Amino acid sequence: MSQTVDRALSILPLLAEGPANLEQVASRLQVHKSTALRLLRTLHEHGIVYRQPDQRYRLGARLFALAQEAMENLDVREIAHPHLAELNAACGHTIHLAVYEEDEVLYIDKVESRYPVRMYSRIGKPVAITVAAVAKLLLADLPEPERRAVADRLDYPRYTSRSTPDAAAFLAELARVREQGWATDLGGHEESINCVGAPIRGAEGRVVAAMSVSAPNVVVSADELLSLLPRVRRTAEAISAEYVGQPILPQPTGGRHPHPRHKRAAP
Amino acid sequence: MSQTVDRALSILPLLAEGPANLEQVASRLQVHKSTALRLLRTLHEHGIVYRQPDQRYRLGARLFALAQEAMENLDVREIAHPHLAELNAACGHTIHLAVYEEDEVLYIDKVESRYPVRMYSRIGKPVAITVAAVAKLLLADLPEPERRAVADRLDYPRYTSRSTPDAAAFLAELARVREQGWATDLGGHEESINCVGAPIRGAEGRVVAAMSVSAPNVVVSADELLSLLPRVRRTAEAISAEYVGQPILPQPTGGRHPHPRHKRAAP
DNA sequence: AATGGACGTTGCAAAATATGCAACGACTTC
DNA sequence: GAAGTCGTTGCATATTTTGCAACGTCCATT
Repeated sequence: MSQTVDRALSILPLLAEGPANLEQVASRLQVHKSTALRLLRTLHEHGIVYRQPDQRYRLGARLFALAQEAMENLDVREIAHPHLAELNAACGHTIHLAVYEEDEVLYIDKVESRYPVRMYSRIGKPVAITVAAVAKLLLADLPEPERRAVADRLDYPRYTSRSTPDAAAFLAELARVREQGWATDLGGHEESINCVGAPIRGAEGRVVAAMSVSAPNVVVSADELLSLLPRVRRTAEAISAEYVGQPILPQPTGGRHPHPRHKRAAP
Repeated sequence: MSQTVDRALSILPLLAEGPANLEQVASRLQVHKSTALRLLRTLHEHGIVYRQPDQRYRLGARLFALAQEAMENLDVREIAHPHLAELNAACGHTIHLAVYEEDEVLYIDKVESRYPVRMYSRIGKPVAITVAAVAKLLLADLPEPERRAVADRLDYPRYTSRSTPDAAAFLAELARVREQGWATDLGGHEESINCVGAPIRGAEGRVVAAMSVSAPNVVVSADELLSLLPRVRRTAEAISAEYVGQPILPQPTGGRHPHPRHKRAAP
């Protein structure tokens, strides 16, 4: 919609790959050096981009700070955290909280396992959307046409022999998840890691987030992990209850809202 | 430098505070609604901004992903991590890794304490720059004029009675740190938390990152923590050695570099 | 020492682009 | 049913961005 901003923003993913100098940026943007320079300068002024001592550019500190701040302002996260911590205290395994947003599912909170063998993951990192328990829960709740459209758009990498192979299988799995109200990932991403997850529901019963417990085979068998299911579901329900129960907070910025709008930063 | 991009980027910190609707954005940007709309649309197309079901905007998934990816591309981090994990295995306390960038010091890695009482911090979050051990280490190595300039620009919040009170005291402390090659924070940020840190040096001996061990009083006394100093310094030196020792990797993008440029994403 | 080549930077004129306006449509509330 | 928000669109104006060409600088080579 806005060419200048569009070009400027196109620089970011490019720099995310690694530092680049002016000419590299210009050529990949297909603009004149001077144009790229001016865009980079603007990004620099905002701290989005940092100029290294060797003159090359890379993504800057403010980007982290922004992502950080935004994440901390998510309501679900705030409400859920103590519940997640409590569940972790009880079972000791890794707990994840995730939300869906335009073809991506990402972790917005994590409580680390107390066992030495841990699962690799990072807050802010997009999850393996075709296999993760939390992803299934979030996608299962999309309106039918969109669910189908998303499933078609996705790639289906074969992480392991038990990964979801294609869109058809995925949609079938989503139907099952939708039916039963919980989901698993049994070695679909990492051969030795299993997860059990449950949905967190908002105002009209829509799934606004999902949580899961993950543990490697070497710590507990899949069956043992599944025995945690009731507990996981209870936790998810407790979070849901608190989430919908919360009073509607007026925006601090002071604008009145004629429509009943919730602070609820859904995902 | 570029008005349009400048305006678009100004939206980000605004949305980081929490979701906002079109009019709020427009008024805070001091532009016409239609202008704000077009900027937001462009940001949306890039996934930087997300439009909630209630039509309000907030920061989007791609921003998190970008911050994530950028972080993982930092060389120091990659090299340092195993060393940090090892130190944590030995002493059990929280380990931080931080870099400096234009008036900010931020954590780029963290290994959690194995003790139940933990310190609050988050990767990506700017640290209390006037008191943190890692901040002192990083600032102490700046060239004299800039060090002075930065010290003057900073605020000196009195987190505790032992916080650095002003620029003069800070510069004196930096001189000491520079001299001795290590730094501490004894209750300067949180009354009950102490830290010991050491610098990680790059090619020409410049400090490119800093690491520290933190622990609350209730777990170990300040003296006990200080007894870890030799070990901390050895770890920092091991990281430095590996960091400078690494061969220079050619850029995958393929541009030839006439100047000897290192991949080294310093901070 | 001098030359050649890369790369970043600047002023300028041309033109493409973004801007504000006003009007419209959807929706709520009184 | 009227009044009021709020988001959206087409359009003409002019501000803003763009590409160009030339310059300066640094480094490597001869």
